[in-house]
Amino acid sequence: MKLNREFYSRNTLTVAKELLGKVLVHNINGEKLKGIIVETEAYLGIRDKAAHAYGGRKTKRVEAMYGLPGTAYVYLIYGLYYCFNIVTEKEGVPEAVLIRAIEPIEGLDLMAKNRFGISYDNLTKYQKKNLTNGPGKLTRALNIDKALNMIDLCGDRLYLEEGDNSEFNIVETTRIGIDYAEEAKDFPYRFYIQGNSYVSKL
DNA sequence: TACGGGATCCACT
DNA sequence: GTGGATCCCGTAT
Repeated sequence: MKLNREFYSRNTLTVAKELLGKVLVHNINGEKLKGIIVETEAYLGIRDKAAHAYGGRKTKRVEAMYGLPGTAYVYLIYGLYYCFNIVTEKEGVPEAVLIRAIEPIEGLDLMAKNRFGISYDNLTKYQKKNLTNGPGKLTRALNIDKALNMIDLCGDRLYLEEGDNSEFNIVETTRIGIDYAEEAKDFPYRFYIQGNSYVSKL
């Protein structure tokens, strides 16, 4: 079952936690790439120095963050990689959840080709483990780029669906790669599924 | 297994 | 002109 607008239209930290265990789906002309979300980070807009919309910045890049809950915010990082975020809260409130890692479950061959140019069976053990265990890696594997920025996740191209509801423990810790963010770098806004081998960093 | 540096681009100042 | 919500590879243990 597809997650609806109500799901995204809530407190950002709540959504970040509840996204764990849900399934991210990219439908490419009928071929579906799917992965279970195992790691997320919340970015609390105006009050969060680590967020692109800190202090109410409203530039062209961050425009998606001000859109409807359930909008995709995709941006280029370090000139090479894309990061995929899900906009939360009410329209006009620039908060979002960064998807940091997924566990691949469908379309593995295409993911392997997108990442390494070879079929899944030919991947080394190391490459399998590193298929989608980081924000830049999962966007490359799922073929998510800036063409999908601003897309509505309540549509049929890129969306989230319910997982299998299996039990797991959530680990709460600090975010990664935001040393410049002063006091905000210590906020416990990163969440991951305890014991999952696709988490990017323990 | 752990660290250090290079790759490479565009939004922002 | 600057630098980043990252990844990969080489080097060293």
